[in-house]
Amino acid sequence: MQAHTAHVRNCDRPRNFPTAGGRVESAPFRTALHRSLPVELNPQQRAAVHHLEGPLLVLAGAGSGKTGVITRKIAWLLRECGYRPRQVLAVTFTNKAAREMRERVRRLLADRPVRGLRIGTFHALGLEILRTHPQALGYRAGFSIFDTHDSLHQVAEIVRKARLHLEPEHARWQIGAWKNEAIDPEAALAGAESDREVACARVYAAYQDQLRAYNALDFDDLLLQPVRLFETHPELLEAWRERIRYLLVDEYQDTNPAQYRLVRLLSGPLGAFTVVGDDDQSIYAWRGARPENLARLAEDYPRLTVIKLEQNYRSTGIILRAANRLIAHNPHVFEKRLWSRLGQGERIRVLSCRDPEHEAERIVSEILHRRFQERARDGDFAILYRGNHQSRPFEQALRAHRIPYHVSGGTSFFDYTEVKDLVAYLRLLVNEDDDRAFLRCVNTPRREIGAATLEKLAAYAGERGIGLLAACFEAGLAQRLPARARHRLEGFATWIAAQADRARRGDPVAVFRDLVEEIDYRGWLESQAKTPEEAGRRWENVEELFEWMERTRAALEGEASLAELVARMSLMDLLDRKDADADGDRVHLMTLHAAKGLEFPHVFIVGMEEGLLPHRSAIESGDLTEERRLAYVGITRARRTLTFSLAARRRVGGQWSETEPSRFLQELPEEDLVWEGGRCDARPPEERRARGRAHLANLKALLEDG
DNA sequence: ACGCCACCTATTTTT
DNA sequence: TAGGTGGCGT
Repeated sequence: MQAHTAHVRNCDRPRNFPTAGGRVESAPFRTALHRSLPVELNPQQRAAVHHLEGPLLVLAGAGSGKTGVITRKIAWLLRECGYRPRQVLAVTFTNKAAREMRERVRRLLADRPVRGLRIGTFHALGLEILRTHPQALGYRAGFSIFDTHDSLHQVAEIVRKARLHLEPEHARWQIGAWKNEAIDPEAALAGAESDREVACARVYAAYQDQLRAYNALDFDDLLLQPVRLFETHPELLEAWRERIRYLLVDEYQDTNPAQYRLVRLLSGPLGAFTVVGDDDQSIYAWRGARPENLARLAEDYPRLTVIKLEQNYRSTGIILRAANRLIAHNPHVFEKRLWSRLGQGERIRVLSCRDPEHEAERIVSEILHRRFQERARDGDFAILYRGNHQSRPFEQALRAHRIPYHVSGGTSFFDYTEVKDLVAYLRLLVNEDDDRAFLRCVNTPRREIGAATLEKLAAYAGERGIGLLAACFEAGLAQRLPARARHRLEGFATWIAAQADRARRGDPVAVFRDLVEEIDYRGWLESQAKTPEEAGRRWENVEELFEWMERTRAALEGEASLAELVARMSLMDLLDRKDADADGDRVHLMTLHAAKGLEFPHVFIVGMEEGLLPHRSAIESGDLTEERRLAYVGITRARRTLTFSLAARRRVGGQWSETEPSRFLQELPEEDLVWEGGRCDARPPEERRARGRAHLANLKALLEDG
């Protein structure tokens, strides 16, 4: 035990880098924000930062300091190579990653301005491209962005009207898959191989027409349309290439074909880019990511340089050995082997438990124990699982022991009804053709405009080829509708138009606040909510929306038209509050997917059972590689200790069933694992027999003694 | 327009 | 088992 502790201390030392204030930081939660690379880069990192001749692929293993390489490279380009901030573009997948990257670059370049430096998500980039030339593809300024719900609703309506035998979800999924591959409706129809695909392709075409009519784009369009734009307007592409002299892409293994094409287009034939990725951490193939884009790069750019970062600055030797051994079971294009100087560390424990409740209980007592013995903070622990439903017993156990925790994921801010309601108003103010927004606003709060009225309005608008809002003003509507209904519609439309006008002239945020006041949205919330608390909670979200708008307007420095604000809003750059929760000193509960990019001193990977990890559907499909990578991602999150757990039985759809230990446990180095079964026999058979023999020997010895 | 009941289905999720 | 949804009835 003593020796172990000493080891652990040793391991820890190189990780405590002095921060600006000379303070020593320990146990940081998020790599990117709190830790910087050691002052000295290792030779591979340095080579990656300094390489400018032609395209570069950095294969960055987990914990190898890849974000540090990207941020330092940006700093290098600006400081030493004469690039202006506007000429450098860094692309990430999430807003969070973009924020962290910008923050780190800002710190590296504390002495010089970074204004104009482009760091953002693929979607934000697509939005910017489209907003600078909306007319080139037939959009008008102020176009709306449909979120997943709008989009599904739209598809469902098309399916319903066409009386197709098609699940809207499936159609929406298929359309998304086509868009990810940059396949347009005509190509989709041409390539359709089944009746179902033909039907989907038809829906796809109708859906695109519909979006066009609404002057709206969905999330996938933000990637697909820029590709189309550049492929059909070489002069615009040329202008963008002129502006962007260097391109950096993070998490390259997560790119889909549309993103790949966008990168190729923007970076030009010479390939002035650095992409960073790790094929072993590709866990999003199920939503269109193509890890093979890494290998493809070498074919498309014969001059490609590949640099591997294999030194890990995060985990102990035993943890890395486990990770390496596991992932070696996957086929590889690029061989990669992580190593570290952080010492061996503790062995990996495997807790086999009776059932999920027992599993939770044992892990929580483990946390209590470590917290006490090593004075670990709650925030040092992470419990990682395959599916969100697994969190429940852990939440219960943690609550029972009064341990603070935070569950990542769950409802997005933009899924709250109150947020959707008000965003609909904003969208309508900016884009009068957004019929979805119109339909949402028109009766929220109630304006006594009934379904029949709206039906007739829609029919009329359809005939005239105009939006619902515009149709409200038409004299021709008088013949179709009773005067009262028409007056209500016209009153609403006039009012909306007036608000839109005010927003264009004056302070958009103030106009919006007034609007919310005028419709007495707060009163509406109170009347809708079951309890006053609920109304209060919802109103808080509304205030948060206000605050976000204020902040963003301030950040945009006078350039903030309502249209600008609304466009950015749909890309949700607003995570501040959620992160405040996550940053607190709490045990982290999250899915393995959500854990990517994070690290924790103590990691528990729970539910290590066949059917869960690897997931049943993966077993059925016969391809376990992505599940293995998921386990790999989980393992490589751990800095000091790693613990697996499994339950001998689990409810699968209300029915208890016996489980088998995950095959992944068997793929780990046996000598580094400590099985702790207790009374539960869910260990691999060899071990069970060995234990049995030992037990027998013990008994014999006792008998002989007696 | 709302509420209740019955039925169905259980991965991962960002923008 | 539980939660979510869709349809039907009031």
